This record gives sequence, C-alpha cells and structure tokens, in this order.
Amino acid sequence: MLRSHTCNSLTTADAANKTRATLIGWVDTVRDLGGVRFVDLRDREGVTQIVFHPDRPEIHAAAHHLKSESVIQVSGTVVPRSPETVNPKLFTGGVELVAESLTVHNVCQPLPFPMEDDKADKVGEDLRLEYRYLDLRRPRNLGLVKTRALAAQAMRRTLEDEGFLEVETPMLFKSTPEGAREFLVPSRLTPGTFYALAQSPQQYKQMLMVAGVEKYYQLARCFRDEDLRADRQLEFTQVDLEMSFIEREDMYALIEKMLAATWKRVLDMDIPTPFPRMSYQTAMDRYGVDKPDTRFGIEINDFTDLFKTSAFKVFNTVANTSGSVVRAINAKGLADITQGELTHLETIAKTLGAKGLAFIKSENGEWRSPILKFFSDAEKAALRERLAIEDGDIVFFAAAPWAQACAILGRIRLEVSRYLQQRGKITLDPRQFNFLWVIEFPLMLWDEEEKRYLSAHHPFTAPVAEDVPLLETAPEKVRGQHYDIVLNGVELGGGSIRIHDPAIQKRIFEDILKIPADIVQSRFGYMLKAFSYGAPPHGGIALGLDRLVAMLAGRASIRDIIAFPKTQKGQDLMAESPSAVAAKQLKELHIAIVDDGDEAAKK
RNA sequence: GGGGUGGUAGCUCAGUUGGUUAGAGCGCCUGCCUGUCACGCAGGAGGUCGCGAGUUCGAGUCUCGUCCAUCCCGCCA
Repeated sequence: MLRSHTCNSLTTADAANKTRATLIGWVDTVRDLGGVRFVDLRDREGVTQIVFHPDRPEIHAAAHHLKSESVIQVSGTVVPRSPETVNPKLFTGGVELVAESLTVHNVCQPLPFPMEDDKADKVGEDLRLEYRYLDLRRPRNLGLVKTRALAAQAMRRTLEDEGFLEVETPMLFKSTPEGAREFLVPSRLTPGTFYALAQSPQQYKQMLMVAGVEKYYQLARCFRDEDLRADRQLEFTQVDLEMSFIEREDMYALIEKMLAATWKRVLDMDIPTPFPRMSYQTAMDRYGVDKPDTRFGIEINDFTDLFKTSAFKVFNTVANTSGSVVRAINAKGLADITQGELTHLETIAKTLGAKGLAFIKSENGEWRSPILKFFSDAEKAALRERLAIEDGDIVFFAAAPWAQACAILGRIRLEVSRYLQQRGKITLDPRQFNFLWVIEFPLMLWDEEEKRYLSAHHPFTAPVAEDVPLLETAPEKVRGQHYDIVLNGVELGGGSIRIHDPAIQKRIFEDILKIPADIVQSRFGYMLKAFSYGAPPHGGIALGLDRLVAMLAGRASIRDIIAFPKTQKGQDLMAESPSAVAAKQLKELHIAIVDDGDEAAKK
C-alpha cells in the first residue's frame, strides 16, 4: 500500500509515540501563510492536516503550488497540536503530520465547479453529471454510495441467513409487449430477430421455483424504456426474490425482518414490526391512492348518500349515478391559501378530468363558497360534523366516478399537505418511517379503451382462493393475492403469490385477458408447460433498491444514489451515450437505415 | 406526445423602459504573509449573454423557432 494510515486514523496517541506515517489522498484545501503551509489531506475515510515547514525548502516550495483535488502522498512524523490550534471539528484535529517527503501523483486541473457541499448543491445537475467522478468524490456523496452498499449488504445478509440462493437470470430475454416498453437488442446470429432486455426476472424466477431452488434472490438490474422521472431511470435495481411453499403471511414476515435489519444497519433505528396492513379499497377510499402517505391525516370522506336528495343539482346528479361518488377532504388550517395555490389545485383537478374544484372556506367565523347557497342547513351541519370543520379550514370536493374522485382528492391531498408543510402547520419528522402493506388488490381492472380486462399487476398473480369461481362471472370482484410494500407514500415494491396451476393460468390468459391462444402459446407456452411438471406453490416480491436507498438517505431523486445515472432524456452526460454507430456495425446486425426524409416532407 | 420552470464569466447569480465599455461573490493567475483550518491582504486575467432568425437607428432585454436541463401529466403489465 502507498499509505500506512488512512486520513481518519491518526490520534494523540500516535503523536505521543512520534509515529511515522505515510498518507495519500486528495488535496482538500491549501492554507498558505507564507512561512508555514497547511494542507488538508482527504481520503474516503476522513481528513488530516499536513504541515509544511520552511526548514525543508524543497517540499515547502512544492507545497506552494499544490492544487485542490490533486493526489499527493506525504510521509512524516505525527505531532500533537498546541491546545489553542486543536480543531474540534476534525476527528484527527488534535494532531497533524509534519511533512518530510512529498510526492505529487496527479495534478488536478482547475475544477469545473466548487466542491464544497453548500455551493456544489446549487450547481446545475447536468454539469455535475458530466463530471460525475468529481461530484461523487464529495464526502457527502461518497456517503450515499456507502449507504447503498450498506443497505444491499444488510438485505443480502438477511436473505443468506434465511437460506436464499443468489441466482443470476438472463438480461437478454424475449419481448413481452404487454408490459412496459422494452429495449430491443438485435440478434446478429438470427437475422431479423430481437431479444428484449429484461424488465424484471419475473418469468425466470418462477422457473427457478419449478426447478426446485425453493428460495431465490438477486439484486437484479431491470430495464424499461419509459420516460424518466426523479424516481425513475431506464435501468434500475430490484431486490428480487421468490420462495416456494409459502403463503402471504410468510412473505410479510420475511420482508419485515429484512427491512428492519436494513434500517438497523444503516440508520441504527428499530423499525416496529409487523407493519400495518390496509386493503386497496380502504387506501383508495381514505387516501385516494394505492400508496398512501399515512404520516398525516386529511383523509377523504364520502358524502354520496348526503347529496342524493340535495338541492344542489351537480352533486345530486352525481350522487344518484351508479359508480359515482361525492367526496371531500378538509385541509385543516389552509383557509389562507393563495390565489396561485388555489389555481394550481384547480389545474390539477382539471387535468384529472374534473370540470372544476369546488371548495368551502371557513374564515372569520363564516363559510365562503361559490356553491354554499345550494346547501341546506342539514347538509352544512353534516359536513361540519363529519369533516370537523373549524375556522381557518378549507374543504375540497370531488363529484365524479369513483376512480376519478379518488385520483383527484388523492392528488389534492398531497398538494395541500405540501402547502401546510410550507406553513409549518404540518411537521414531518425526517426519521419517521411509516411502512404499510397494501393488500387485497383487485386481480383485474377493466380497460375502457381496449374494452377488455387487464391484469392489475401481472397475469401470474394468484386469485384469492374463494374468489376463483368469480373469474368468469365477475372478474372485477376477484381479489388477487398481491401485496405492495409502501413507505411514506412511496411504493417500495410489490409481489404476490403466483399461479402454479396451469389450468387457472390458462383461464386467466385466454378467457379473462382475452389473449388469443396462439399468442399465449408463443409467449407463455413454456411457462404453462413447466407448470404441468410439478410446480410448487410459490410467491415472491421485488423491492426497488434505488428508491429504498433514497428513502434511507432522505433524498428525493434516485439519481443521487445511482453511481452513474442518466438524465431525463436518457443520456449519460459523462460517457456521452447513447451515440451513433458505424454503418458496418448496423449491417452486421442486419439493420437497414430507412431514410424517410421524403415521407416526412410529403406530410 | 403535452404543460410548467430555467439557460448571462469556470461556478452561483444581478442586469432598470430596448440605449455608451455587460457587473458582483466564489474560483483561477501573480505577489505579500510562520499557526491556519471557508486563513488574510493587494493586483490581474477571464464573456459567441444556449443556438438561429425576426422587429428596431440600436436587442442580454421584445417576437418566433430551436437545443439543453429539470419538475409534472400521459406512460411505467
């Protein structure tokens, strides 16, 4: 090794022993006082002050020209600092290394952006991504890399202790068009055919269960060619696992154990288990989403019955329409909402298909609302009581088909919670982690555009046993044995008990999802075949590692905790990918470039 | 595919109603300085105002287009 110690290891005991040490690392800061020259030397572990005295003229002179972030190696003697020069902010602040020799291994060019956290955080992300190796070098960001590694380690340990086998599954899979958009990979050896990069190891891991692995896990890279967000990348990592011979309860217990171990290891926190559970129906009715943030209230209330006889035509009509509801939330203390905020909320409601956003403001002892005149005293009293309306509150309504009303009030609820946080009326503890199992999802959802049922999650989810007879008669009433793990309003992952009966799987594909038999055969034939050769009951789950680490680290964007993330346009600004390729490469892959310039011109 | 926000020195930003030579802080370069730790002090260099057109006597500023980044909607079985 080119060092005897790390930059976070020398102590006053070393100074007392006159320990000789060699340190190597990056120049953090240079403080040149003319006579004496100080350099803070930094490595992954910490910082140690180096001092250059004029009695060694060569290295004293060289120290004058040291640049920030250059890599240097220094040998010398550890000495104590005089009491008034001790730096209490530094672990090694009681000592310093008197330089006796200096090697400059690499001179750093002037930096493209400042490295101090307070300044660097304001620098445009595109520049920091172009120089990702510099941005990552900041101790705080290296800390995020460590957090990720620690979290992965904790989860691996739990799974290894539980007897899981790590198995790698192919990234080159076949195209399965019913899911997310895929990355296609042309096959050179079979002209005109394509692989698809795996969106998840789903089908392979089920095959591993048929193979008798019993307990499988993998930190699996997954690929989806969809538009990016702060919490979505083209490639991301899932903690993917599958078990045989289990029921749902077994999976809840395992994941609770794994996440508790992770939070203990990374944050030294004891997460209470078991996690609360909530049905999909309850989550939608009370929070308007299937991934509720339960750290604050502002729950949705139903007033459909109340308005069935109302004089207010708009609500009355909706309340008497089958499948439609009239619902409201009370944004407690938000009567001082600004016009801009209110307009923003209306825009959201309209984006989600509402005609507007009805509200009642309770201010200075009286209610204000454009629709107040339509309400009877009994209706007002019911609203006041059930929404606990007090002075300073504002109530928002949605009158729409159930799913739409949920979507509107779910979004409004999150927005108003943000406004209330900005006003200090809701305070969220950064160390509060509300884990929640959301269960009893419907197996199927009716798709109005395609006029057929689609799997709510994926078509391998097993129906709840008692609901199986409803498959053909009332598919929308069949509950799936699916479970989502939700944390503070973020979906960490989901999974299910799978179908292991080829007859039921076939019924789902052909009779319910209406996938033509020949397509079922070509896409899933091998699965149906495998299930007829001794398929064990099995189930699994996949957790988004990137999101999970982002939650652990208190980061909003998963770009922060992925070493080399891509921008929203899917580009790697550092390596400059994607990039054009040579015609020869395309030819080899049997890809012809069709110039449709003329076509475009005609249009 | 759609909507919002932003793009001026290496970085972060200011730039008035369209008007003379586009500024500040930090960084960078040079010099001074023997106990600093965001060291200090003095001086200096550094600009295709994202790009392209248009309006105008005159555009960083107004208009249109375009590119990039970012947040969101659609999308993400």
